[in-house]
Amino acid sequence: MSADNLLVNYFSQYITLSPEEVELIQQEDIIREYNKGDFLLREGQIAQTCFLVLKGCVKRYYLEDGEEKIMDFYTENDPITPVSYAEQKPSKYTISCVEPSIVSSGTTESTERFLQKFPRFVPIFVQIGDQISAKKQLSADDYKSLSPEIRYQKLLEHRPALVNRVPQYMIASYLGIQPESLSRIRKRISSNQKKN
Amino acid sequence: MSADNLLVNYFSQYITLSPEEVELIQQEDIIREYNKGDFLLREGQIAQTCFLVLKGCVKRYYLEDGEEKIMDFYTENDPITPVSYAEQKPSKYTISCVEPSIVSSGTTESTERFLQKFPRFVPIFVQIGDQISAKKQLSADDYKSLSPEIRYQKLLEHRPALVNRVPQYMIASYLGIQPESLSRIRKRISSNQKKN
DNA sequence: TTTCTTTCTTAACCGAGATCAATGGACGGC
DNA sequence: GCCGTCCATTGATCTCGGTTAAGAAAGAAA
Repeated sequence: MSADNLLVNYFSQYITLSPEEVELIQQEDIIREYNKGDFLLREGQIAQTCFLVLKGCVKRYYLEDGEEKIMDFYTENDPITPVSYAEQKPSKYTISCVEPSIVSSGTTESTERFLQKFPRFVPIFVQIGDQISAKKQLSADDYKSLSPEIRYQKLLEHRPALVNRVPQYMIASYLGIQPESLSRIRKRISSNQKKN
Repeated sequence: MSADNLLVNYFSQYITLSPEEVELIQQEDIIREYNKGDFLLREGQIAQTCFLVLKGCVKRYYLEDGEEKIMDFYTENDPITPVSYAEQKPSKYTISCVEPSIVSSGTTESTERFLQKFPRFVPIFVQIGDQISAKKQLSADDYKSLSPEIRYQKLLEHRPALVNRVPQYMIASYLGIQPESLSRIRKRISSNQKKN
């Protein structure tokens, strides 16, 4: 599927597009393809745009003692609004591609231009904005009160595909533990399942 | 000091008030006094207002297996914008007073009425809004990468008064550990200090 | 295929926090 | 005053994740 069609698909989740609208969307030049390891935003930079992951997988992390502390993964149709973009301050986080990815990016201005062209889309953008706050991943609450093992089981429930698509050592970082510990947790879980 | 004057004091941090303005603020009837244990917001309720703690100490927590998991403390001049207020959904959290407290509360409408009366205050409210996001307490980052002992030392640095004003078992809950563990951490720290 | 690298698993040991239980101190009500 | 409740401390024991080190497994490159 072409990159342009991915954006058409994205909107089609929310709204039925006329052929003219499809045409116009495909003419918008706001989509880029990235290789594994490419950066959407580096630590210290000020984000110039927001992102929408159309295909692939992207991670947001920061470095501590040379170690990546992964805060979030973004996959198909996940929007990314960097704090650095909202605040216009240098980013604490780096955002980079875990897989080859196709990502649409937009500024406030380009979004406004887009919405002037497609006023029908305004309610959709509002809806998406709500999603962002609602679809919080592991929160501070979880880290405070849940053990790593429970956090992993929650992740298996809520984002099973993710576990099968990114390396385990990244999942471990996301859970805030060492790869060895995740390995033990997986073993513990599978041996418990055998018992039942 | 009277409750009304506390609100005058609060604004005086940011702006010099004319006697007329002081008069008008004191006429605003948006301040209430609470006893220790009183609730500002209960779990399941939809928040009707935001709050500003003028005096005293307030905690935000949720219950898990009958245990209070404290997420935040608010003391003098801390504003509280409940998620439940923003989303107009039943609150996951309870907000209640750790000490006898004096709290000002306001809705979007009452704030707008207030700002129409005092247009000079608009930039102050913007400034306060920025503070809210900036003055984040222990974040998900901290819980992911820091040990409870380090978290406690950070708390001692950043909010030393808090540790001396709320019971230790609440501090423990806020740090995500058991009271016994906090006791041991304190012992460890003080014995290390003696060595140096 | 073979080789090299990256990732995952396993084992042994250590330390920190959880849990259970007992003790002692502080404070309020009687 | 005394008693009872709540809270902080301490000890013993247990569990889990961290650390170190080694080896197995899976891919990528030759």
